[in-house]
Amino acid sequence: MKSFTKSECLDDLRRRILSTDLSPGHDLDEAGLSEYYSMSRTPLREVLQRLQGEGYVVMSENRGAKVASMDIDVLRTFFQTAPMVYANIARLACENRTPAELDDLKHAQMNFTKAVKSSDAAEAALANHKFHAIVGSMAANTYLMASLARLQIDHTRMSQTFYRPSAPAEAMLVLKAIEQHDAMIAAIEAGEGELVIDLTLQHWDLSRDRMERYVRPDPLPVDVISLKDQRNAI
Amino acid sequence: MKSFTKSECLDDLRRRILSTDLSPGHDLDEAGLSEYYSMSRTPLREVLQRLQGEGYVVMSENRGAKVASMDIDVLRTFFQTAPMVYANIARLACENRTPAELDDLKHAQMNFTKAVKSSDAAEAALANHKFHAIVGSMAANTYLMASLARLQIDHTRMSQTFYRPSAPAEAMLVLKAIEQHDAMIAAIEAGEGELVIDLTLQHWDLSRDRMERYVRPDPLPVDVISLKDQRNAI
DNA sequence: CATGCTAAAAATGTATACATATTGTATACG
DNA sequence: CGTATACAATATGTATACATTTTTAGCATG
Repeated sequence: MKSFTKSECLDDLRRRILSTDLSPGHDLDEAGLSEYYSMSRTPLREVLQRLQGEGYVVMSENRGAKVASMDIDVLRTFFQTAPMVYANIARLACENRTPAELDDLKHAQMNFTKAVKSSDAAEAALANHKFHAIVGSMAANTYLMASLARLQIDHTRMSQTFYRPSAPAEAMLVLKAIEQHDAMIAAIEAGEGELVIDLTLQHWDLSRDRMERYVRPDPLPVDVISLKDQRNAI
Repeated sequence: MKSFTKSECLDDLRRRILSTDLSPGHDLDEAGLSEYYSMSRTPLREVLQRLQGEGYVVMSENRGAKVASMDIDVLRTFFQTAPMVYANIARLACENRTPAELDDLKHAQMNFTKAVKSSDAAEAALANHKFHAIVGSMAANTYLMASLARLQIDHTRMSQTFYRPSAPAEAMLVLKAIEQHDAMIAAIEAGEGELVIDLTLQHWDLSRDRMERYVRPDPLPVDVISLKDQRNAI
């Protein structure tokens, strides 16, 4: 079995939480995880503490750690807050981006495109996460970054279905997201603040529509007769 | 020597950092702290990890923990970001405050007033911190709360001098801050969003003026002769 | 005298053993 | 049959010993 360093363990847990491989609310067993990552409980507990600080997990006294849940009331504030933070981050990124960061961003966009084309949904969601995290670091604002990081955790988890399109029309939306990324890169490189805000809000609208359908999916067909049949069949 | 529980240790370290008893950049020695709090290094390290997550300390591999520093470029973004976050938090607090939270807030204001009247500077700064943290929790927005918490760390540390007024005119400003708190409580209770935003921004202006003087104090008297004398004297 | 190397000291990182708290289960009792 | 209680099983919390890394101090060398 592969052996993990502490920071690899940290990364892997983040990935597994973001990809909902470890679903919201999932109980994190110290002994189990320390065996899985082949390290003792001491460093593993420190990793969990750190993930708590970052908002990935919640811990309670004598009751261990759980993957941060996504309650309905938190999601309400998510939709309320995200566009404001994203727009402000985008504007600041425009002002403060460095050439090295721009290269990183282009590279992240390549990875994102690649993941989408190869229909690797989890990888696409994570690549998209990375893309926007880079925009965040371009903003060079620790305070807003703290909000952004937490928004992104929930955003990435909710967007899982986004990259698993069930109809051609939905696949088109993902391609549109790629185009929007390209436009954002160009605007950030050109330092056009107003434009990047517009693009960011358009990008948000696209994502939001898709997420709202995830949170509030089409109701199941109400077909009482067949339900009765099912019940009898069991 | 007093024995500390883990959460007491956490609180105490927060207090000491906020009051700059542990100054920005100060090196945090595990062995020393574990002896001070009479607990072993294992739980103490977890406390430090957690404080890192909250932005109170920064840790680096094999090099231990330091109290988070306040560089000039971070302060720039502080002044840039604080009014926006504070104003938004205030508006949300207006919408979402519960009666219990309002009681908490009034109680915090009492403690604040008491600390100011008794000229306990560190306690006044901490009481003010608590006051605004309660407004933050009223907003019921985890995402913005993450920003607010980090802003408050630096705000409280910079405001230390605020409550140690050197002239009567400065003491007046602190009394004005108390009045502003009272007005904010009333506005939050009445649910007057626009008003509370105004009051918050006025409160911010007062605080900002004072902080800018702390960051950029009056220059020392330029007196080359006496400096030379000093040098010879050493 | 400055520079670089080496070894000792000190600090951080990890594993393990033990202590304490929680949870589950069986049994006795109303 | 439901409920309460006691005890076992399991999980988390803490202390200590050991490993590894970093820092410091001393010494040799150019």
